Amino acid sequence: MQFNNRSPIYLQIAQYVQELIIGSVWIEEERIPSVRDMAMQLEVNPNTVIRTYSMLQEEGILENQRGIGYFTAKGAKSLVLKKKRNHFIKSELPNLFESMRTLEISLEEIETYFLLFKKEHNYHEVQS
Amino acid sequence: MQFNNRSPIYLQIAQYVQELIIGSVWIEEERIPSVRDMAMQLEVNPNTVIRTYSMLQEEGILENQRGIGYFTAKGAKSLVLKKKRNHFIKSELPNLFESMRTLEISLEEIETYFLLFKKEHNYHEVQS
Amino acid sequence: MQFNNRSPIYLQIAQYVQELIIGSVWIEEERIPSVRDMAMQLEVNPNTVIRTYSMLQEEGILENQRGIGYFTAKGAKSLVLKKKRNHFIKSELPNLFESMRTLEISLEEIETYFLLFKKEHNYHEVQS
Amino acid sequence: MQFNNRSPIYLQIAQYVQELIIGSVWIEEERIPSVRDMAMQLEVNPNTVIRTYSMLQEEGILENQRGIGYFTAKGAKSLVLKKKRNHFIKSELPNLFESMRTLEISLEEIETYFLLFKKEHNYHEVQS
DNA sequence: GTGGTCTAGACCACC
DNA sequence: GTGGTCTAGACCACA
Repeated sequence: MQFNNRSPIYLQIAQYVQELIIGSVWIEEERIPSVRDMAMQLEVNPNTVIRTYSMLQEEGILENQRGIGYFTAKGAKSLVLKKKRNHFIKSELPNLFESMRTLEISLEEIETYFLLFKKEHNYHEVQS
Repeated sequence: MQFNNRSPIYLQIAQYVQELIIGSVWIEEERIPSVRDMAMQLEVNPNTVIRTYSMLQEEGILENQRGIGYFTAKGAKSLVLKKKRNHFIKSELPNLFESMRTLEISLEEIETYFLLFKKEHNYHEVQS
Repeated sequence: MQFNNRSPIYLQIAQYVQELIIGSVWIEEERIPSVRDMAMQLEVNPNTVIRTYSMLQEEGILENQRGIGYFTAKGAKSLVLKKKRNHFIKSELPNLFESMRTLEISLEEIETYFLLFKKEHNYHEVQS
Repeated sequence: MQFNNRSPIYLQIAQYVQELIIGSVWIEEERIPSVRDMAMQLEVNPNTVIRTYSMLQEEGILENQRGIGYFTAKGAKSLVLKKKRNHFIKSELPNLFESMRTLEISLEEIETYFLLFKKEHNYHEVQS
């Protein structure tokens, strides 16, 4: 995994972990890699992983069984989705709209870019 | 002006300055408040303002006349807009689309929120 | 290291750092002394060193790994050489020629001084 | 006259004044424009011109007759030339050679640029 | 341990 | 008056 310098590494790892949970790569209530393993795999200081894990634990996404290791919490996936959704609605969208206003960009333009993005990323909307 | 703890003060001031330029509160090629005045007004250390001003000078948004003071550069407004636009396209939009993908949110939903936002903020798109 | 009063200390340090890179005293992609160490060694305030380092980082000569320290960037040496070369051609040479014109000094005279300089400084041109 | 931001304005004016003297635009022992006139003409603060004049007076290039104005000193032209020549030999040339050494540039290359410069600036060496 | 930000205050060159 | 540099020292986030 590659890290950038724009945000703390422990947050980038948290992001990554949440993607694993959303993508069901990490199954709920199952044990996840130990701090050491994770640190080795990510080529990162163990303290950094500890920080990520304990932050996610505070948020109720991970759980810690002393002496055994970390586990994904029950309902972790939906919790992550809910938090992300909330953040999206409450923070990302307003910022977006604010930018659109100052830059005088219409939703139609956004759509153009969106189609482009979908093509480039081979992303087909799920029919719900 | 109020500062938050999410980013350095000098960057928040830079943001504020650019808004003043975009909003034509600071006219192009006109003198802007001296470092000391600005520092006093913002209740901040002069060094902090210097940092903001000289950063914006490097970006070509401000200019400096020795012993006289800082001025907004020629073409500052369009430069700021261009930079913001670029950041929007290159960074904000991809993030948005990424979130939409993981959260399975469609553009139609975005539109709903957008209409809501426009109503709440009394924002009517300019007809071009 | 001794500093003169003709230019800011942080620029003189930048000059010094670039010489270390050109001279391969600091190897590419290797860690360089921490801000505090450098400050101690140069008998200078850490803030001054920070200023130098972060300036060189913006120029792409140094890089920063969060919480670990500064490193010379990949390709730093050639970058520094390129910048110096550019400055030489664009700025130093025209100034030289301008002086030669007003002082009516010919290139032949320059050569005489050059031979003298090489003798005094034990400097033999590399045969390429 | 245009000023750049790389050196103090009063020095740039001094440079300009010395060129006028070398070029015999200002004749020796004749009165030169008053501080006010010069400041007006250059669109500059009178204090700045004062600084230039008094600096050149200290160097013996200008002279001041109280209540009348400034004059070019007797022998001003040759004095300026001597100082320039001295600075050239003692400072500019060594710097040039030092740069040539680190950048591994030969005198032959310099000559190429010199020919180019002469062509561009319509400059033909005086046969002495 | 690392760097980054901010403050208070001094001092300087310049206009 | 203007900005610019530097110091000393505090405090913080991060690895």
